[in-house]
Amino acid sequence: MPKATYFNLNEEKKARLMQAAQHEFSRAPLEDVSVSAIVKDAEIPRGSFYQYFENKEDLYYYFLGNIVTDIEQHFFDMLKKTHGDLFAAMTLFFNFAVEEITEGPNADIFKNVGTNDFQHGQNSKHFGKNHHKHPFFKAVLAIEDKIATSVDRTKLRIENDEELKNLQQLLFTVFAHTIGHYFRSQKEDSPETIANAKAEFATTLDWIANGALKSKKELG
Amino acid sequence: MPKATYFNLNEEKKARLMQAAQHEFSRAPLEDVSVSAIVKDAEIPRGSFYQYFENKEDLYYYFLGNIVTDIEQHFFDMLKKTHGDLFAAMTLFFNFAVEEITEGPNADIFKNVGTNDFQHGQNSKHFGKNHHKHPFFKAVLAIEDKIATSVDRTKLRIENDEELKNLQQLLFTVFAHTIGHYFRSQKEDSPETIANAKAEFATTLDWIANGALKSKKELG
DNA sequence: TCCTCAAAATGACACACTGTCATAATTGAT
DNA sequence: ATCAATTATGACAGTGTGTCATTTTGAGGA
Repeated sequence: MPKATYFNLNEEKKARLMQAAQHEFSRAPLEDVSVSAIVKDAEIPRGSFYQYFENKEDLYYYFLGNIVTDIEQHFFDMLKKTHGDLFAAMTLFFNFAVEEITEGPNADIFKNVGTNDFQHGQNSKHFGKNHHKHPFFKAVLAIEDKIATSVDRTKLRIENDEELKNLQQLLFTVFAHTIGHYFRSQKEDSPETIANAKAEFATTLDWIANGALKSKKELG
Repeated sequence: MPKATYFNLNEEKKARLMQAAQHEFSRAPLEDVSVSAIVKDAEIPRGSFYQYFENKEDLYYYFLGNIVTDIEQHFFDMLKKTHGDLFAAMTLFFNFAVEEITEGPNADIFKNVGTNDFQHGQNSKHFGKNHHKHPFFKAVLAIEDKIATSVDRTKLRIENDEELKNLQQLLFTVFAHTIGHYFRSQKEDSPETIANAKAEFATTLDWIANGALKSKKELG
C-alpha cells in the first residue's frame, strides 16, 4: 500500500505520479517497467518514489486496484439486475467488460496485465509473506465473499459455500482466460474480433451452465 | 532453444547444468533466479552460460519442457485407454498428475511455476516476437492438435474444430487453476490435501461435463 | 520576526544482475 | 607441428534497485 506520505501529497503531484504509472504500465508489462523510468516520467527524484511507495509492485497494484474497482462495480450491478443469476450476470458483465478492457482508456494497460496478476502469492521477491495485506488482494478476496452473498443458489448444483466459491473462481478464470486469448490473438496473423471473443465466452459459459456433454435426448 | 554448443557438451557437464537448473528453479520462481546463481551452482564461468543458452528463460523452458513432455505422455495414454473420452481421460490424468506434480521429484519446481508460464506471449523482454519459435511453445501447440485428433467427439456438444480446441483449453486451464489453488493453499492456514484437490477437480469437471445448472428434473 | 522540530525531499552510493567481447585455450584434421 | 575452427573465460559497460545521510520545508510557538 502506498505510504501515508503519498496520500499527503498535493493533488498535482499525485496526478503526475498516476499519469506516469498509466504511461509506463501501458508501455510494457510489470516486469519490464522500472522505477527509474517511472520517476523519470513523473519528474520526481528517485528517493521520493521510495518515500511514497514500497516498490514498483506497490504502485502497480494500487493503480490496477483503482481501475478494477470501477469495473467490478458493474458486476454487482448486473448481479442485481438479474436477481442473482450468476450466469446471466456473467454474460452481461463480459459483454460490458470486454469493451471497457479492450477499447477503453486503460486498454493498453490490460494488454500488459498477466493472468497471474490477480493471484496473490506469485511475486515472491517483492511482497514476502504480505501479499494478502495489500489492499488490492484484500479487495479481490472481499469481492468473492460479497458476490457469494448476492447469488441465487437455488438453480445451481452446488452443495455448500466452498463449492459456490469454486464455481465463481471458475467463471472468473474463464473470464480472464478469454480476455487473455483475445489479446494474444491480436498479436497473431488472424486476430479475433470482439464479437468473436463474446461468442467464445458465451459458448464456454454455456458448457459450464448446461454441460459440454450431449444430453440423452441429443444422443438418442 | 539451447545453442548447438550446449548439445555438443559432454554428458557430465550437461548433467551438472541440468542439476543446477533443477536446484535453482526449485528454490525460487523464474523471475527470482539469476544467471549468476545458476553458473555458480553449476560451477561454470558466466561467459560459458551464454555460449550454451540465449538467457535464463531459454534454459527454463528447455528444462520445463523435458519434465512436461514426460507427464504429457500420460495424457495420451489415458485418452487411448478411455477410447477418446475427453472427460474420463482428464480425470484419470489429473489424479496421476497431481501426485506427480505435488510429490514427485520435481514438486518444488512446480511450486514455482506460474500459471502464465505455459502461455507464450507473456515474456515480452526476453523472447521478442519469437516465443512461438521456442520448442517448448511449439510443443504445447502441437499437443493441442494431437489431442484434437484423438478425441471422440460424438458425445460432445461441439460444432467444429475451433470449439473443440476451446474446450480442451478450458479443461487445461481448469487443470492448471486447480493445481495452482492447491499450491497456494499450502502456504495458508488451512492447506488442502491432495484428496481435496482431486475432489475439487472432479466437481469442476462435472460442472463442465453436465452443467452447473440444475436440470428440470432436479428443479421440479 | 525568528526559532524549533518533525515531516518530506533529495541524489549519491553500495550492491546486484545482465549480456558482450576481446582474448586465450582446446580440438581435430592434415 | 601447424592451422583453422570451435569453445572457454572473466573483465567490463550498462542498467537497475533500495538505502541513507543530509538538506529543505512548513507549521506552530515565543
